[in-house]
Amino acid sequence: MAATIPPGAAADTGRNGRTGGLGRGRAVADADERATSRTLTDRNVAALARIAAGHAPRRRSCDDRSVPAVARVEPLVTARAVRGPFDYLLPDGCDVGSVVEIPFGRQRLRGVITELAERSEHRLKAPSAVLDVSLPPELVRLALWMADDVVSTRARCLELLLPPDGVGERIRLWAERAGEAAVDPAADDPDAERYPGVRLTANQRALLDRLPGWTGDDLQALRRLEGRGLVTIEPRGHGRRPDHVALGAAAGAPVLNPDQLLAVQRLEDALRGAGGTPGPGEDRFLLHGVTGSGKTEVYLQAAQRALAMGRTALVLVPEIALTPQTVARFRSRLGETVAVLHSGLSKGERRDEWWRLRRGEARICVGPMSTVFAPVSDLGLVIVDEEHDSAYKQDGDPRYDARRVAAWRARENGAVLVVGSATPRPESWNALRRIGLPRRADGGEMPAVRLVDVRGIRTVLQREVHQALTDARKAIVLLNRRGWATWLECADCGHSWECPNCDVSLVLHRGSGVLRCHHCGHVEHPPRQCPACGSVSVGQHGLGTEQLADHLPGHVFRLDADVRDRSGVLQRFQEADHGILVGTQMIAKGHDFPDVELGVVVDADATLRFPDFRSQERTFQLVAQLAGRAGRGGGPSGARASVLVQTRSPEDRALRHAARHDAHGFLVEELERRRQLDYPPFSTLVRVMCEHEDEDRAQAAASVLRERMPEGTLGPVPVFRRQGRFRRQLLLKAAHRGSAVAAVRAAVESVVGTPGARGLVLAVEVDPR
DNA sequence: AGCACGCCGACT
DNA sequence: GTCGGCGTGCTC
Ligand SMILES: [Zn+2]
Ligand SMILES: [Zn+2]
Repeated sequence: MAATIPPGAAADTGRNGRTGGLGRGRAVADADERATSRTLTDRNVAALARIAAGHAPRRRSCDDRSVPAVARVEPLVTARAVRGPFDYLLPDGCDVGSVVEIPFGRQRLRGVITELAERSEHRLKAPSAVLDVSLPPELVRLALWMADDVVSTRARCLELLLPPDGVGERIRLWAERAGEAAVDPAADDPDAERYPGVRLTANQRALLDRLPGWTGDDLQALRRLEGRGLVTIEPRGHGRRPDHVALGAAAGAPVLNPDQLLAVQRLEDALRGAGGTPGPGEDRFLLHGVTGSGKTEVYLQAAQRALAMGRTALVLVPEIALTPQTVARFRSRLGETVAVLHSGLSKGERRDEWWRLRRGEARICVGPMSTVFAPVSDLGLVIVDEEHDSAYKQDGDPRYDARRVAAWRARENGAVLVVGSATPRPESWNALRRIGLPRRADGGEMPAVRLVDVRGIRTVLQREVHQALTDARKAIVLLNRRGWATWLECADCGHSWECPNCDVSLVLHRGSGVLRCHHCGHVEHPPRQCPACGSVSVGQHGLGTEQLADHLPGHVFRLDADVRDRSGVLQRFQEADHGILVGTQMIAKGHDFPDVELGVVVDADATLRFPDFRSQERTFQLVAQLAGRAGRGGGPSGARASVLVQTRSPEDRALRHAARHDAHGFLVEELERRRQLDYPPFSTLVRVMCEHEDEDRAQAAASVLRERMPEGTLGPVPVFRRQGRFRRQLLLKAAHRGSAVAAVRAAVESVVGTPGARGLVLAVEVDPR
């Protein structure tokens, strides 16, 4: 029986997800599978004997060729110490991508079959069950590639691709009319007698009229009708669907402007050609469009065309917060075929959306990060919106970059890749074919950006900036520091307040009345006097958003990570007739405010002076994004909106380009600078952080590691202590990504396994932020 | 990860 | 003497 199942038959198709997800598989030794499992077991015994004799276990396929009988399984555990894969007997009908339950030591674990083999040098056990869920082979390849690419483990990457464990299908009772009530002859004619010849009360008649449907409070009444044979009731899977904000009636396609038309045309041509053999980079595009230029409409129409060609699409947005609005737009045009995946969904919702995609019931997935792992087949289009956003980098263990994964999936499936931004990354500008949307869809003007020199200015806001804020009806003010004061210092002896776990100063939060560490969450009471000298004059330094909000004139709205009801603040500001929105980075993301007439960057130097080769890029993005958010139409007078940038480096290249809205000029120069300095994208940086509670051991481990890393590795460089662990950093700048990553992986693994590595935390980051 | 095995300090 | 600390190694 097993011999007739061709390899790939089971794992390659989305099997019925209906009998439940993980954990509810068919147990190999279970009741109605008994016959199958018995033959399996008998054959296993024989197979074991042959393996012991040095032969490969053989199975006969219909065309009499030998087929693999060994499954190489990656047990799903997080530990780095488990170095798979492990060999098991291949159960009937399984293939690469099948998910099995395996005996592993004395535990039972889930595992994914990542490879088949004909023989094994081990004594093999059989998996104890085959689960209903399986991964398409493409996603197995993705996990294996990703594990190497980001120096993580295969198991951790595989786990990312699977639906959540421990939730099954939701089962509810479904009722239908039956017997004499099966057909309602009066369905078309409201005056005719209903259910003729059947004795019914008015209540029962109403009950029958609402069927078919799910049972509820009326189950008892329905059961009585079931008893008379007028109704059937049976358990059925009742999929959970995430809530979606409605966006009115299904909307038609708006008229595109010429730029948009051209963009859609180019993507359509690429879609037509995709799947063939386009040249390198032929089907990878950068949609470079200013804020409000109508990028989303281009995405939508491209997705529509991909669907029409029988292919599927992924649409990535940077954050969960931006998902609902995008989903709503796609849904209002494309309907039920739009699924959504993100970590904010309940386990059940995620499971059900995963299966809708796996079975092909949904053919588009919209959302952040995890959407890039959607189990669709026939992928035709991958869209990454706001591609410059660093939220696309995961900062947990598989430190993957969703943009890189998106590019991999597009390449692997012959799909078209489209990344969009008003402020693209130099890497994308350099590598992708550019499509421009240079005009705002509403024809509005870009705001005037002015650099304000604050050298020698002792106040927080320069006089004109303060005046502009007083005059403006609505304004947004950006400052990238949370809290009231970022550090405290005794005026008499210079004592400062630092975190006991980290080598950083504690931040005063006045609203919550605490000193807080922004790196580990440590909290303590603010001092009344200096513990070193007893002085009561404690100076507050470093202005944060909380204090800034207090200084500003008029009605102030504050938005940062410390604010509890963030969407409420946004909404109130949006609806307000006048006021100032103050906050960190997050105020410049996503939502735009058409009636804001002034944007202010309080301290552009904070970003600019950050010691990192990307600081210029980030500064340009910060200013340009704020300019994009601020007013389309300007004030009530229709005056042009403006952006004021406070800086002590008004000659800075990034700032000057941003002030002229000249992304092109900035990117050309920035790329040239990076080429000369050998920075990405012309090289790859690999950073290894060694952390240990004991400083000497952190240092020693880093030194040993450095010896095993490729030539030219810099370090160990001490980095400030965090969460009680001393840190040492190694940095490698390499010309060739693949070999550098492989070498670092080997070095790290050689150190992780050795004695003396106890308590050592190693984090590898390729192309760190 | 989870679990057993094993080798040293200190407690019934 | 043995109880238990965790350092080490193994799981197909
Ligand atoms: Zn003091
Ligand atoms: Zn801390």
